[in-house]
Amino acid sequence: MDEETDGIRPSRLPTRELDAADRRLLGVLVDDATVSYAELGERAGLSAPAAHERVKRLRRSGAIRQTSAIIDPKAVRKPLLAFVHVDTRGWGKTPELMAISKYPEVEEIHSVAGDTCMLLKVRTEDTRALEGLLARIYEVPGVVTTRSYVALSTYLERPVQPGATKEWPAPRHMAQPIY
Amino acid sequence: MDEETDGIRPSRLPTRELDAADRRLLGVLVDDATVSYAELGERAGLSAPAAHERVKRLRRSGAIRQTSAIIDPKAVRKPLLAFVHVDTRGWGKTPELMAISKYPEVEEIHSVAGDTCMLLKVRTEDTRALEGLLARIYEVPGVVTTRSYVALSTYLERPVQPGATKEWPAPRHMAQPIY
DNA sequence: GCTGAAAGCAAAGAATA
DNA sequence: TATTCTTTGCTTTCAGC
Repeated sequence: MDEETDGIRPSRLPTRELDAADRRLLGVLVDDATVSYAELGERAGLSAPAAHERVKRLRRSGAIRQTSAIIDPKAVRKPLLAFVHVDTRGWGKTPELMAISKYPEVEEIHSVAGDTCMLLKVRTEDTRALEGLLARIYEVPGVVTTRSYVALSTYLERPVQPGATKEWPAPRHMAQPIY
Repeated sequence: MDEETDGIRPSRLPTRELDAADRRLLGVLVDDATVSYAELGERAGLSAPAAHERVKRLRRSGAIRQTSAIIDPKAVRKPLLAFVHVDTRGWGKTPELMAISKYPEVEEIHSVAGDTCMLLKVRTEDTRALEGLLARIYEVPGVVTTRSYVALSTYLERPVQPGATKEWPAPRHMAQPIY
């Protein structure tokens, strides 16, 4: 069903700007990617073939990275969510640290600006498993400290939204930046 | 294509434990939810109808929350990712704070344990838009401080993985917990 | 849970505006 | 460029085992 025929393309084409119809298509597909192209076109104000053609283009251009089933973490026994700040000696992004990507508990790895070097999002079965994961992280050369923020409740968690807030009326008390 | 016929069920059934075949199905669908049931069954070692039946069950039970298109943030002009720690006076989870859910820039809202109350994951077009969002957050009654961690690079970002690390061989220097 | 048949939908093309 | 129509092929779906 997918066109994974060529492994040649560098997977990111000269990304043209998305128009309003593309945004509407993305909005529907982010919400529910199981709709038929007929319904997709209907919801986005396009014919089925037009919708299909545009979605293929969105996939080829990389605007749609993938279509994925979103799993309930509790169903796969990972009820514990934590954000781990990792402080390192020297530059944080080492191959050794990246090796933790292989653990399915690790969902995100970012380097960040602020009072820490790296930021991880991890999901584990319980505090014991989190402790084990932290132990592994501490074994990585260069890792100095970690600070973990364990999620007590999650009130919102959703994929990247295509919509953008149109205008931010700057608070009146805020000075105007020159850039 | 979807069975959203009844709005009666509380959307979380007595979740039975997933077996190995369910895990395999989830593994395939997290990676690519566009596969046909024929191919899905093949990859998971099941016939197409069996795969279909199990996937329907996984959807009904809530183990599969939704099927979603994963969008490239850059394609929708949100290249700037930030994690915002919000400190509040009193209890953080107020309806006023939750109101920021309506901004598509806000992807996650968690209450956390640690030296902050709430943790947000937000994506904006640029630093100016982030500033505007922070200004909105500061306008929420009870918000005292925010600390933002702007992502410099993202090295890993993926959906909830069905797999679990089997055994964590506890480092030898670590004392055994009684629980 | 597997097999095999019927209905439905998707993918590709041609003609048109 | 988007639409409609058509056709081919595949997928889903439901029967029975």
